[in-house]
Amino acid sequence: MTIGEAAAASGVSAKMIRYYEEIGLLPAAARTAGGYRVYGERDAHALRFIRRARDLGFPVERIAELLALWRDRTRASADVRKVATGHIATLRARIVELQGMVRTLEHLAAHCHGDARPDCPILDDLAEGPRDTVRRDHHG
Amino acid sequence: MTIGEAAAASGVSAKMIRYYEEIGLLPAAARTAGGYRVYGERDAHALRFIRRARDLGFPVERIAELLALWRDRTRASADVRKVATGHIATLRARIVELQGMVRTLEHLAAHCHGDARPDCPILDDLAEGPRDTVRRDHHG
DNA sequence: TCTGGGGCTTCCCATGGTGGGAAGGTCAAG
DNA sequence: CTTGACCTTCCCACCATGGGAAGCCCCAGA
Repeated sequence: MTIGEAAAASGVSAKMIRYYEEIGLLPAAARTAGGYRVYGERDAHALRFIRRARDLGFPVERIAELLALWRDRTRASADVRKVATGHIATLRARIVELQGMVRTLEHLAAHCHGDARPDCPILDDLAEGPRDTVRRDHHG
Repeated sequence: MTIGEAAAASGVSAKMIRYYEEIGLLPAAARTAGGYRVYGERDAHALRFIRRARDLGFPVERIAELLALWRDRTRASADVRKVATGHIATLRARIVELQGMVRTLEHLAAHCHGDARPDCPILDDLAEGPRDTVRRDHHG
């Protein structure tokens, strides 16, 4: 398989495959006499694994851990779950952050006339900072 | 005010102040004879504005729009609200994405023994792809 | 066997914000 | 005038991805 075929078979772009090899997420691929990278089914499988892990938002660093666990048949499922739950916590924290922003913005937008007049609590808030009730408590 | 004082007064690092100037978010600061940037209260005010907008997750591009509206006393509040609601939509979309990941991961983690045994549905899912009920539908 | 063109190679650049650090100049207090 | 804190610019890094250029490889078709 060429890198293009591996890309098509895995959903990971050729660019990214080379990048993953460069940063050591993947072992260096075998090469043809002419220098072309060659991939097998096993490689394509690993690439699909990576692709799915990325779709679930795992950073490359965690994916490396997951790949190592995957390849280690003596792994403990507890170790895998630890990686997963840690990632869940990270995602949840991010969600909470974003929800806080949304809450504040909704509050501000709700109090903005949204017409031709220039006065606007959104700008007032950005300019003068937190003054009233519902504020950036989520931030601390 | 030196850049360090402006940074302390606004919560924006000196590095970032220079960066914002470089990308045109801020006008070039006045300079002393020796080349030091000089800031006034007005500048500090704008920096605090930027800081708060960033805390609300606005990308620099949107902040530029907000700053322009802020400085334009003939603005329509509707324009401000449009920027805000657009950003809210972006944030919400991101939240939905993250929630989808969390949902999938929770489902997988719940079915993982989490003990010393090696078999693990989390790895199975990453390796073999979506098979059962609760899947990455959120993704499409 | 030659040729064409599509795919491959490496290398550099950009994104978006942020930080770190080096080399050198400035400023204000003493 | 010295000293040391602060400023200047410039480069590098992160994370993950894409774009593009210059040049080489490979195979199908003539």
